[in-house]
Amino acid sequence: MLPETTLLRIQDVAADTGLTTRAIRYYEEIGLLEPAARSEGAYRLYDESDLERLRFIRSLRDDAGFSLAQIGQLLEDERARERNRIRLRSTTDRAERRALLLDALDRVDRQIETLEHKKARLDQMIDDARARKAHLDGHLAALDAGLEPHAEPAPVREPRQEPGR
Amino acid sequence: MLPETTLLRIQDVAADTGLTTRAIRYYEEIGLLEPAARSEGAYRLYDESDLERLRFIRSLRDDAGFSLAQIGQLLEDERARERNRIRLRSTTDRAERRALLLDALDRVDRQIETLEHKKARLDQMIDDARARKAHLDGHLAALDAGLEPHAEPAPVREPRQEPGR
DNA sequence: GCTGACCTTAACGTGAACGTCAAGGTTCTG
DNA sequence: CAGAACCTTGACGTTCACGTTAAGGTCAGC
Repeated sequence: MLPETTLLRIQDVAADTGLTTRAIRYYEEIGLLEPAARSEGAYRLYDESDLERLRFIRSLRDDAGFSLAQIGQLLEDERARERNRIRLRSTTDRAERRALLLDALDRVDRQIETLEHKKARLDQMIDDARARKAHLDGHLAALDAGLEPHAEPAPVREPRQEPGR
Repeated sequence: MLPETTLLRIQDVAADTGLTTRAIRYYEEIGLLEPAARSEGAYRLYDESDLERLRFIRSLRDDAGFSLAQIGQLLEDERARERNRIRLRSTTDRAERRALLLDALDRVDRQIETLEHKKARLDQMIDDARARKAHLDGHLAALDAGLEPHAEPAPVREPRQEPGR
């Protein structure tokens, strides 16, 4: 039984991933991925792992907001991991195994640091938004409870009527 | 005592915020902020709140990875909040107060949702990276403990000597 | 009041990330 | 073996987010 892993043409891949065919070709142009195969007439043919990779790229782009250059770096690190894994299997030299592992650890640490930094900023923004929401909720509850909180605390005398529109 | 809040010229603002003067002018062009004042000779003059706003914009751009259009939307929501707050102070009509608060809540909820979605994706990526790191750490520990984990599971016969560099 | 360092607007240039033809080759279906 | 529907490789166009002159006005110190 041959695997015969149902290869898809670019348009189907586009429909499946939510990318455009142009974007997919562009990602190939800049080295983010190669189609699993080409047909006799040079049609690009993609397998399931290609789809996963493209979905991953799209998520990094849309959800995480990385540039394609950054994505390329992340994927490059991933490829380096793969290469390391292969070399690891093929050597028994303790020193070399150690070096490969340390190199891989270094890459992962850098990735984590990048992501953590981004996350920290997001967390802070979410906290701010939640605080604003809580504040609003409080006012609304007070209003519904019948007590206007501080309807007009200090009679603001004429907000200076700025000429702005 | 007049406030006289030490206004800065654009170059100083640039140095302080880590942006370029061009970027700051561009942000004004697309409506992200207006300098607090202009000098007699039309020099842009910025106050402390302008600096905060610019630092916020930069953080959203660099750390969170938002486009300037998205940032504009977030800041627009913020301005809407301000306007709502002012209207809230100036009205005593229960129904209107309620409507304004509900509108503000809606905006905040949308902001939170956007940010949460981004964060969720980042969290997943961080988890993945941590898992890889743990895996590597395990291998390294095993190696240092003297036991080669699975040195050569299957005797890989000649890695095919790829012509790579 | 005159440099020199700073600022203004206006305009064109640039790299990233694609969109959009154009001119032709390929695959499938009847 | 047509014809439609898809694909290919160019190649040029577009939007975003600025960079970079160009041509002049402003401000601070001497």
